[in-house]
Amino acid sequence: MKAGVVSIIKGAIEGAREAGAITGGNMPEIVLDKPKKEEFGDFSTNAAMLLAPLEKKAPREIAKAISERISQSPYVEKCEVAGPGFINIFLKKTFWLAVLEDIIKTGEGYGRSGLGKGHKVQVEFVSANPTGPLHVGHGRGAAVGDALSNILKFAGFEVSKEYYINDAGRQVLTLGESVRLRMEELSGKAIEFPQDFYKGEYIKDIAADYIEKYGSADAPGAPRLKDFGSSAMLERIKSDLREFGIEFDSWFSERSLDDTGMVAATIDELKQKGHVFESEGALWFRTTAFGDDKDRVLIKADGERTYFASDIAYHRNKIERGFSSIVNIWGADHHGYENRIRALIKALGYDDSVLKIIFIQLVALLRGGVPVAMGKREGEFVTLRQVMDEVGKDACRFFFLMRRSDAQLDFDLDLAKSQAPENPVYYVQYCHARIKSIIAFAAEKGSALPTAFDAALLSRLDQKEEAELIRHLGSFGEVVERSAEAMEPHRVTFYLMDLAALFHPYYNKNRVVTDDPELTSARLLLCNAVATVAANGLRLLGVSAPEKM
RNA sequence: GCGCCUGUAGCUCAGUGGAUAGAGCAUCGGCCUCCGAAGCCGAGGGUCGGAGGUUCGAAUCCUCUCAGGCGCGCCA
Repeated sequence: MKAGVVSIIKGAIEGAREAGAITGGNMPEIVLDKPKKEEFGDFSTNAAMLLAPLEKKAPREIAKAISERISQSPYVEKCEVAGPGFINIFLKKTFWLAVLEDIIKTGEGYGRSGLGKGHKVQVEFVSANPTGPLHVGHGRGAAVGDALSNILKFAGFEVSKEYYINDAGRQVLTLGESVRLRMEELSGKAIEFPQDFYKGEYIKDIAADYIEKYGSADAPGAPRLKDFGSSAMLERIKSDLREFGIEFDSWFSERSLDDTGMVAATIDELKQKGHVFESEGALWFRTTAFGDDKDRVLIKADGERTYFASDIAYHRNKIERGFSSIVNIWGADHHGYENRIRALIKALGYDDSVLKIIFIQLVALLRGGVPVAMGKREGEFVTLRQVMDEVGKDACRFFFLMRRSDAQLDFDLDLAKSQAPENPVYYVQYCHARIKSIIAFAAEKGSALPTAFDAALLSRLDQKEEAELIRHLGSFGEVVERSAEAMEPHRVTFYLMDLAALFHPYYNKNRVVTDDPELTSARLLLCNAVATVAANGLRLLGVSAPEKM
């Protein structure tokens, strides 16, 4: 659609040049806007204003020459010059009906694009340590990562979703020790919990489980506590994610990096390339040579590798798997690590633009307008499961996607639960359910939803609101593309709220099912197209599109 | 001190360098004998944190500055 208009404009500029109205050989990049006001047309371009300084002519003069030629296109109703030199293009209605034709024909594939050209993208997200349950912050990352993956796929990328499991190192050992202590407690011993141990109730569950299965940690054949504990936690995480509607393509174990020698191999490669040095008994990676603000330790003086060492091995492995783009979704408190990972990529001789890091800002839960206490020190995180149980999966995911990732999010639990129009998730879902209900009502009255596109029938749609709706439906594909390019899933959320905000007033003002069978059919088709696009958008977000609610 | 993110209506936020800066919530006033009122209509509300600069044009780009959040371990 947009491409067609761009070529019309390019043709008009060429025509103006041949006629001598434009003398230079420059072709500006054609930028098409969807104007905010309908009096500015269906599309608007600033091409003449970009040409003006090159041509040394008044922008309006150039715009006039171009606009006259655009008007001659058979698809164009009229074309006007406005303001400082905008060219406003009004398309013929038949051009817009092609949008409905496209929706009817492609259905749940409407909005799909080939932008990604099948390029392989890896999205790594959540990756919470298997030492405790997922909290709401992880939930936001999960919602963003999953929606982004859906959007990238829809835009033509080949996406692989991965979860990196931190199953090596001290944290897992501490988890094992925490379980051991709880087991002792269960056997009647008085215990004292060290400060850095995991104290949550879930540790008791794991301890009780262990005792039930093996009796004690010394029993023959009993697994190590850290292994038992971390795999129990991981199972719990997996089931939370499944309930949240998220399936990963792969689960990558940190421990496997040690077992297969990848950490050692990565350090060797850095050594060979001369980026490693020894100092004070430790082995360092000279990340400052690649833009980091200080050098980083790979192997500590006590001989143990750092977390960073496994992290660089992991990123080396990701790159060597041949993704054209790797995306990390991290909590905003990790932004300090970005430069050292980029340093690694550069040190290995790759272009670090393959890496995109999306930082997820904090979530503040509100109840009754005041923040829910989330004492970090006590480890009293509100879990994802608690929120999901309280407000439901759909509201939960939708709310996580209502803001840009790098903006803090106030999550109003009361609002998310409320069945009132001010709740945005219901506002959008209601739009879908309402349409399905109208279609059912029409069928009862003997007006079935037409199954095929019919231009003559659809030309009965002559209301201003109908044109606006169709125009918005027609921009869905671009929203998906821009959302994929910018890696900003919230754009789809806003698109859907706008769509619903166009539909509801239309519905209130115009009757769909009337005595006029043609008009009824035409409006049913339009309504169904709205429902189709709403469902497609909601599906990208991982939110259901209910038929009834 | 250095680095990253954020400052837009009372609140929460949208806004690929374009036209008179937009939503939602909250406030106030209306709309169901009629397709789903989980909806609609109307009203008020702004020095886009501030100051310079680039540009025909800046909320958007650059510099400085103020305010808030986060990060700056041989922790994970």
